[in-house]
Amino acid sequence: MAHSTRRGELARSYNPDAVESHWYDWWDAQGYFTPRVDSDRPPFVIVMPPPNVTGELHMGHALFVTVEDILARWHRMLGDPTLWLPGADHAGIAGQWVVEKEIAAEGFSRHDLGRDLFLERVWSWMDRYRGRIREQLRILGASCDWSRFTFTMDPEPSRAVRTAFKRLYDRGLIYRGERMINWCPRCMTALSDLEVNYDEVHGHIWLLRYPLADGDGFVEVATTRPETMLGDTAVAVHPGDERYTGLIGRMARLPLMDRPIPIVADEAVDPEFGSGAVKVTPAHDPNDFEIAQRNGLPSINILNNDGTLNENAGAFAGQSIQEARRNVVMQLERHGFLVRVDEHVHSVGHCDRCGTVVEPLISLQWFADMAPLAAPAIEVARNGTVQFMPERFKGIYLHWMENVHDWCLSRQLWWGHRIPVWTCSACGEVMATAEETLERCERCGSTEVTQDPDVLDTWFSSGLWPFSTLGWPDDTEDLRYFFPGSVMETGYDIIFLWVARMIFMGIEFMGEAPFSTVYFHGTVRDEAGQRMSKTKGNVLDPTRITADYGSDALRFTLITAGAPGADLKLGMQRVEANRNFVNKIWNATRYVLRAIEGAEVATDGDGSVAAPSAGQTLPDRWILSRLSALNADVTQLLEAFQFGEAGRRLYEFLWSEYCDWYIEATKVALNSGDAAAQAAARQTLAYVLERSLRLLHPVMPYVTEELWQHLPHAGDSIMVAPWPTADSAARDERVDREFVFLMDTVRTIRNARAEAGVEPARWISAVVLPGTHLDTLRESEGVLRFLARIGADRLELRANDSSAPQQVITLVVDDAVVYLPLAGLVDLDTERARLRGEIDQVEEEIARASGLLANENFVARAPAEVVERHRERLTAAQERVALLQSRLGELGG
RNA sequence: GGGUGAGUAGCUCAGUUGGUUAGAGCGCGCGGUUCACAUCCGCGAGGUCAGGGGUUCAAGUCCCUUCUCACCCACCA
Repeated sequence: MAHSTRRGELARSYNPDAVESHWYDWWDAQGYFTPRVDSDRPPFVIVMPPPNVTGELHMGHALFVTVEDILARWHRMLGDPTLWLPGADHAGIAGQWVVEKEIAAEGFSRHDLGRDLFLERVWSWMDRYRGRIREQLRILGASCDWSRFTFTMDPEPSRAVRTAFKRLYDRGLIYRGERMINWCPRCMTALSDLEVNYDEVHGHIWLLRYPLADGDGFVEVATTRPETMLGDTAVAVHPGDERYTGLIGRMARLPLMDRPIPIVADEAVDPEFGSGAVKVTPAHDPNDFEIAQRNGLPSINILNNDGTLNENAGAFAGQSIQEARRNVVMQLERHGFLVRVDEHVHSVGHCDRCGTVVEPLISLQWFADMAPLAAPAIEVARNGTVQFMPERFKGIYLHWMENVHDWCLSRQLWWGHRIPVWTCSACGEVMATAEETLERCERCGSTEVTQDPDVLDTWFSSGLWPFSTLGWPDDTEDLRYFFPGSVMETGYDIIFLWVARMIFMGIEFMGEAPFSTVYFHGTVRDEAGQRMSKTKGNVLDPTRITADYGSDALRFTLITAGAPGADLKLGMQRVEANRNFVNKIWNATRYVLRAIEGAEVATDGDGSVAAPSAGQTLPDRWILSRLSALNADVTQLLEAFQFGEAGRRLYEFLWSEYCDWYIEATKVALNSGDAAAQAAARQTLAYVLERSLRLLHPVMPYVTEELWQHLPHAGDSIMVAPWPTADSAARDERVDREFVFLMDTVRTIRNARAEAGVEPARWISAVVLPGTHLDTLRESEGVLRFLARIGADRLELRANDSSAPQQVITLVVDDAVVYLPLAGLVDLDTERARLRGEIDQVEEEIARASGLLANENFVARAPAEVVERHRERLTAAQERVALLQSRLGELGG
């Protein structure tokens, strides 16, 4: 498909629908998303955080797509072989959960189906949604390499998971043990610490009285969970607590269970809290578990996996925790063991996925030994091998890593990577393997081997993602070339769950961190600052917004609405404003196309619009100078990950400088009879627009491509056009200054016209004493007249010494004076008052500047250029005030 | 209990390394059918940068402190 300059008129306004899908399909078909391996050039690599295959894309996805796509497109234009690797995640518990809900609606449970049938259901669900994720990423414009799309449950990443497990197991870094873990009674699985959310709840604290077994008296203990007393195996006090020294070593009698339990001493008890004595339930409290270990206490598990009480709970067996709590309290009260109940606020853990209250309990699970894995992962953050953006997240990461606990890896689920551990029932050998199945025991050869029924935490495979997607454990070309990656871009909410795991897994298996920079984006919230959630019903669907306003407008909004690492509130009025910006660029292009229609536009050897070489007027030179500054700024901002600032800078340039001033100014040159000026204006219009579109392309891929195709250009697509380099020769401070003078003059006259109530359409006269701006005013007289609406032959440039006319408004711009003879509209008193107001303002400025300059310290210590700037400012202000005052004098003020 | 972020115009937010007179969008007021754009154009009003103290020639920006809000971490019986 050849794409030379597109012909035909552009519509009067931008319609994203007509443009977006066309270009995306074409880019994809052209193969632009797939990088070419070039051993002479280091690649730029981003591995996409794989969206969960559990539902629709939300705004968080739209945000990460925007940021990563900006980086990918920018680097591609820089000429870096750019790989942005997409994927999808099977999402462990969340994945199983959605399918369980689906079959529950049909009246089944997963157990009714059995493991194999259930997994078939999950797979068909996944296949259905996988395509949807792809579709939505495409709508957002994601320029990722679909040929490398990977799903975490695909055979290759699955083999990587088994391999990683086996290697860690063989190194002794994975072990199985009975430990206190978090148990979700609804999901019926163990959870890692990170999958538990603690929420403050208003509950109660019960003060109980346990009688001493060997004599009179009681010991009082406080608890927020009275039902756990059924599993108590001791009472603990602080060894230094004088109130209890006599009790240590004696026995208490556990109420309701009628069980003797020892009173032990342990440092972990806070004598200040409650009664200073603690009931010890080793099986259901992490603290108590440790106390029990130190004191050799037994532990009694009173819970079934579904959260009901088991036979160890005696009469309460079979009851739910809530029922048991009521009944236990009732019984305790009836028998006089309840001292009192107080209101109490404490935090309770809930399952991250289903919200059920999590039960701490002892269970046989697989764990990763974190200490050896964490040490080098701490080092790469400390020594800067991995950079954090914004940097404050480094501290958060380090704090977690330095205090990390062993990681509970096993989940009692069916959906996920099955733990590759097999047990021989003949000889009892336990073996890990990287193979999918194990036929016979490695020790005795028996075929009586069975695989562990559990699956791995979904984040285990996520930790391997930066290299499992590139072919690891095989030594592939992709792995050699694209690893380690460049930037990891993700949300700060998964810094521990994911980022930390990728870092230590990368170091463990690849010998180095899997990326050199990790950039965090914030959470997208609704207009009220609330987290978006389905239950709140405040979710803004990115595809809806895209359909209504276009992907470009949404993308631009997402990056300019916030700052790196900061949450952002998404308001529709902002999206609309940015849709208007897209439309503005669209119409600017319409103007340019009309201007160059039928005329020659010079191109470089490669076919792209050439910079103008002759005949430039002041506005031409000014916009070229501004473009050069823009180019340098945008490049620097992207390098610093300041995407929002880059976007705002482009907005400001295109709308306020290019459209509001430059395009308006070209209307004068284009309507003049000066062929050279016309040619320069056309050339400059096209050149600046074409370069700006390239600078804008990473942020707004669609509209920039569409418009670029209408302009003379080199190459097939803007997405593979080179990133422009700033033409430093075009920078001209004198030109900038003179054009600013021109703008100030226009603004000042417009302001005076508006204040005096001059009809906008009316052409007026002006007399100008040019001060030092004679050349500028001579050259740009036409521009000044056009923009300030001064009639032909009604602008008079006069020598500075001429006396002021009567019945005029006097304006001072820099060292120039403008008289507007507005017969009938000028009131002498009003004019005097206006001049006095001006003088007051300028005098304030003089006071500030001269104050600064009178300060010896300032003059001595501030940089010379700052001092110089203030000197100039003072001089200019003094001139202004002199001019204003003399005029006021003439008016008898 | 520790930690982080935020507090800037009526609203929503920018302001990366301290450097002229603090910006934008929306909203508001006044005025506009000029042949790119009413999804627009022109002009304007509006801020003690949460409070207090400090460092500095210079502070929205750095330090200390207080208040308010949000979030994170922690084995708060």
